Amino acid sequence: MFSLSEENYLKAIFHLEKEFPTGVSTNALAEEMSTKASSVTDMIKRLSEKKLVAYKKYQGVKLSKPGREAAVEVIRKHRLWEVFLVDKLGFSWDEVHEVAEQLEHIKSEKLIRELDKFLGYPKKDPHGDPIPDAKGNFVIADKTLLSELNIGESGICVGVKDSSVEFLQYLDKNNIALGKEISILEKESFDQSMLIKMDERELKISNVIASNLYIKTS
Amino acid sequence: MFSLSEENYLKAIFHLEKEFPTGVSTNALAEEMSTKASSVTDMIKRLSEKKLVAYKKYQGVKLSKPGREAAVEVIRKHRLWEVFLVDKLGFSWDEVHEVAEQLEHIKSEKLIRELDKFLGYPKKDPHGDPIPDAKGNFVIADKTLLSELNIGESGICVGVKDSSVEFLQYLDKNNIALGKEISILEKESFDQSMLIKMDERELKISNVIASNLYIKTS
DNA sequence: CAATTTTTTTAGACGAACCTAAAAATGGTT
DNA sequence: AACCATTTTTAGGTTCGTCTAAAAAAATTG
Repeated sequence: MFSLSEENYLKAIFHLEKEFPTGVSTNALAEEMSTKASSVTDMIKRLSEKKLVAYKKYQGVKLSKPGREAAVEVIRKHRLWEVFLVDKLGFSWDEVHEVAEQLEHIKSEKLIRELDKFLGYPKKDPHGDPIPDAKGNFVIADKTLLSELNIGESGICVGVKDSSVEFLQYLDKNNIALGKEISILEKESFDQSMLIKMDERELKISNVIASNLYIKTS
Repeated sequence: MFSLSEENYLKAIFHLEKEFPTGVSTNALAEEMSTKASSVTDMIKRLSEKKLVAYKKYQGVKLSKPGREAAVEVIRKHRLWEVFLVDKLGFSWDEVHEVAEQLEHIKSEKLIRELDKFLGYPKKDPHGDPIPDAKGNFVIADKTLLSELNIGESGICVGVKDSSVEFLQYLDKNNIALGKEISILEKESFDQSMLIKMDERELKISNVIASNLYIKTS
């Protein structure tokens, strides 16, 4: 059984491994965890003694197999609870993260198994992220950043990269939601901003927005 | 905001105040919390500094108004989660306590408000205990211990005093459940065991059982 | 390639919540 | 009123997860 803190570190390392596949640095982890590098070094040592990460001084960390499994389990719980909050309790997608951060640490195999069943074995959370199954398997859907598309191309909005409250509320305000079809009408070469078409409407969006929206092109 | 440990102490004091209305002793609290008296003294001092309890050395503790409110809120959450687990996830009444002990500490007003609504504003938890409403109000239903009834009397089973896994499973095994009508056929004066009638069936139960079952007599 | 900057680790401390062992207060009994 | 058993508190120590400040290693750069 892992402590709340250990679980949070494992999860953070898991997420950072995408960006730093060769090893997650102490500083990157400190940033992600909103803590100090020295605290990270301490925790890394504990995780390393428990064989949850591979660690050599000054070399950064990587998850071990059991470490990755633990991280995936926490992520599975987080995302299932997000679905619960949105589908069953009427939360909006910008309200779920904070609460799911707490719920993801509840320890009960039966709870999460039954919750999964109750929700109808969902494959995606409210932000479009995949939910690992009970065995920890999940598919990384093929998706592109909207910012990568060229004029004339189009696709379906399938996820967000940034899931901060601010970004999600911006999307709500502009009626951008998962499942919507978006096509590129114009692209400004100077600032990469684009004019898109959605719901028979034209919309101007900045590159910051476009590079945080995932699109599935058919 | 209170720590997990603080919440557990407040809850324990609340429950013990029923039995010890003049003040909860350090030892009683240590027993309830499965910890040592010295640890209790430590915590009591912290709670006292935060004005959550009234405490004078060697005199035991009593909850203050804010302390009682905090305790009731935790109990409200605990019992709502128990209803969720039984009604929505198919847990049995002997499986819910442990998980609810964790869930009761999740901090989110909206969560508990929406959960309450989702469950249909239940008034009782799976063990028949009353669920405080959002303002902390709840009624103490009039109920008697089965052991208090005399031959010829009868009533409806409305709650359990002991809600340990062992006791609850004993009840399940004997088809004793909330809502069932029970009448006393015989009572053995030597050991207070009784013969009861339930579902057109006769059943012999010991005094230990009878003094942990709440009955509502009409 | 030597110097400087950045990153990482170590050393020492702290608060929360627990422990053991010992001291102090309380309350009951003669 | 004095003694004794019990209860409660104090004193001092432990672990977890954090911190600051300083030292050490690694990376960058003139």
